[in-house]
Amino acid sequence: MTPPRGTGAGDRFERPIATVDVVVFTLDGGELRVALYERRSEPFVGSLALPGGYVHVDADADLDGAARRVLRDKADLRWGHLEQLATFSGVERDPRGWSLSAAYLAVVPVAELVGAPNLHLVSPTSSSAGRRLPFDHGAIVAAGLDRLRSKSVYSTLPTFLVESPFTIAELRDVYQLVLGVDRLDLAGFRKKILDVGAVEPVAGELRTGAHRPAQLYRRTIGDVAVFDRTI
Amino acid sequence: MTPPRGTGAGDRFERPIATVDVVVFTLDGGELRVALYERRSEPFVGSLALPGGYVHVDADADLDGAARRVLRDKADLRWGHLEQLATFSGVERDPRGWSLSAAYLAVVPVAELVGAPNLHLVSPTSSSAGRRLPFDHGAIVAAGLDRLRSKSVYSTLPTFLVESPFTIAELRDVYQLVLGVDRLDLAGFRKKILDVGAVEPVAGELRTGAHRPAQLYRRTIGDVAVFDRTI
DNA sequence: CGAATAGTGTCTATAAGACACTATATA
DNA sequence: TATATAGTGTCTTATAGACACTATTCG
Repeated sequence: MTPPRGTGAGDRFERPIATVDVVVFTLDGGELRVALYERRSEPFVGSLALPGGYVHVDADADLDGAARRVLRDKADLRWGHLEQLATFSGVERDPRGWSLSAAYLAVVPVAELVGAPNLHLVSPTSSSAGRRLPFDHGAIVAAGLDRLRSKSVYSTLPTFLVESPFTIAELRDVYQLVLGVDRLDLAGFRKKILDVGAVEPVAGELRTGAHRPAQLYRRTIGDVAVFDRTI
Repeated sequence: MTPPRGTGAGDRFERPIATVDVVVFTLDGGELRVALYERRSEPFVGSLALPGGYVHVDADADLDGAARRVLRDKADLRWGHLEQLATFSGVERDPRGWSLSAAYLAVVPVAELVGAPNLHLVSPTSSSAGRRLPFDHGAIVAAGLDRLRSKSVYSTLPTFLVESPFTIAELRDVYQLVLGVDRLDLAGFRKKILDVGAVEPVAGELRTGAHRPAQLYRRTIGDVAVFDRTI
């Protein structure tokens, strides 16, 4: 067995490296994007990777807090949907040794990511498939994309991708983009979204074009709402 | 910042305690039960708690491996459904210090748990609500129960609670127990279960009673199958 | 007024739930 | 033959998807 190490708390086992990594999704230029940043420290200096870092036992109350701190420090991000995704682990995934990473999923409007230097918005499919990401970040991005897509089928999670206010048709386009479907019927979509009560009209406001203006809406609740069936 | 500690791998941060805990569900005496064992070491010696333990960086390939090792050593369990649940963390949850626990959900027939001394099968509702479990194991059990119930609505996860072979009516009763519903229509249930193809008849075998005997079935696949809609 | 999109209402095809009906065992 | 459960088939009802129709703007 491993000799006593670490913190002197009394346990006899060598502790694994503990980090958090966040898959931040947003919508930019009409495409789904994941936020990567250029690493400043070893290993993989200079590579694009997920925003992440060590758990700070003296600064973080828990893993959620660590994820929020990482988003604040590395992406200047203070608002958005955040949920735990899964924990990735193993002796192989980090050259520094046995490590585990609590992966989080964040979904934010692109405006929340302005002012973050060093941050690159890339296609999640090219970054997990084509591009080689360090560690197992390719697998983490893939897991994040899976979660985003599967939850989008039965919840209002995609509303966090857009800035308020938005029109029902714009929101429909976001669902189509995320789910990869062609022509979601706007009438049925409107019923679903309004019935679930996650969205409310912004009083009196409209938007212009060469046709009838559309009512603008915003999220009513800070949380994700769930449909009875599917979208 | 924290001075250098731990493993000498070069990182500058004190590492949190890393453990795994497994919520093992089974069916015993017609009731849903969670497997707890009496702790042999500090803290909370003598208390009933979830089977769990430190991650062994020299023995475990990853967290899944750690969970399987814990199940083997503490519950003599070598077969069943196992999936990662969530990772619980914080400075408060363990008196030894800042810790994180990768929680797993296991679903097994009760026969797999025989021969495990020291193991107690208790009601998950009484154990998370009434009874006080050490650490945050009450919350972990509640999360496990949530996952089991929510997945049972749209998957064949409950088939792992029963020993093969079983009848469709027996399986229906298991779904009713887990979901807490009254009278699931047997005809509709049969269609759903057989259509999804997760279960196959055991050739020629029947079962007796004061009435028409029932066909026996077993799981065809080692994995959980998912329905189009709900059960 | 034509074109384009917003928004509402309705019709229909489908599927789930209820349940009728048949099958097969024991007592 | 009565009864109890297994298993199949059908009818009804709820609903999602398609789409018709109205509304409202600009050029």
